[in-house]
Amino acid sequence: MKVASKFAIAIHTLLFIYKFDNVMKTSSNNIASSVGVNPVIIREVLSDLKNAGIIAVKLGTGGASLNKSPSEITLLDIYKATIKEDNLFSFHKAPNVNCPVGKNIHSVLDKEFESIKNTFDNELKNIKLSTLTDKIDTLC
Amino acid sequence: MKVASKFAIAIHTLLFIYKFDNVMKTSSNNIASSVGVNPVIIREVLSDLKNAGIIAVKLGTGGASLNKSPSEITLLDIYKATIKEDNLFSFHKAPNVNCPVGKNIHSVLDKEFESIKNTFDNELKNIKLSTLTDKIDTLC
DNA sequence: CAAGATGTAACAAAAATTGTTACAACAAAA
DNA sequence: TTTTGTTGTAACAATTTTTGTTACATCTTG
Repeated sequence: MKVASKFAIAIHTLLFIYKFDNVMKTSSNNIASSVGVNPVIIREVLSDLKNAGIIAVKLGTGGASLNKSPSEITLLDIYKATIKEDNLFSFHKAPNVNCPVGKNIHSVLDKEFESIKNTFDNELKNIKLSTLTDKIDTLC
Repeated sequence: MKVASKFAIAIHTLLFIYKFDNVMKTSSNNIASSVGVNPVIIREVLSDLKNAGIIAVKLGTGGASLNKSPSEITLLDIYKATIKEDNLFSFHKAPNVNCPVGKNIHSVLDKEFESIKNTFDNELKNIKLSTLTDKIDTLC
């Protein structure tokens, strides 16, 4: 019942790029050593963020940079970019359709789960990356 | 990033009890055959719900019944009863503390994640089991 | 061409979730 | 009191998901 840590890693990655783009090469290796995971994980995250238009990654020479200002990037953008299987709620897969409850449980729950998911998404949309870069800036 | 299916199973279980308490024995076996999982899973869920004061379970003779009316049971009650590790967001566990970003990532993200979680909880709290029993009643 | 990156596939390892078996403890009915 | 059917749990097995690693083709610039 968790948001895969890829989401937190992606945020960490973006903050790293924000902070160090003009200081050192923002390569997957350097980011990986800040995040504490294998560089391949970072390359996947970078790839996701790139496909979502959030960053640009230089092939060959290496390095990543923000494509938009932090105030134009929301946590929902990052979430959608990195978490593709975003069905927050798991479901038992074999309810008994011969039982009235089993037959209808899915249709009854789907709507509620969807509405909760919408609220969740809205909350993410209302938090900008700039909120986080501001915090980082005050701390270092 | 998922809520374990135990949550959906618990809701299914409660709806089953609501619907069939006076019709058949609401034993773990009968519930299990409606949900489509092993009876032991149901017994665990029943145990969770019982500990939370949501239902009563008869030892020996068997069967479960609601302890409160559906309008007094919220989805948050059910969620808390069944999902104990409710840290919605995962975190990479070894950020590099020698990097300014790695050092501060946790404190920066924690607050945001907590606020999202609060919104999530509130949404769950606003949905009563009676909303679901009403729907089930119209469907069967 | 050499050096150092990214992009991915393929696979390995670890962790979390789910399923199963087994059995003690229990309550009611025969 | 014995039988029957049940809950409560522990222990373990199986499965699925997540995370980590290796390997290598491809790319860009010097």
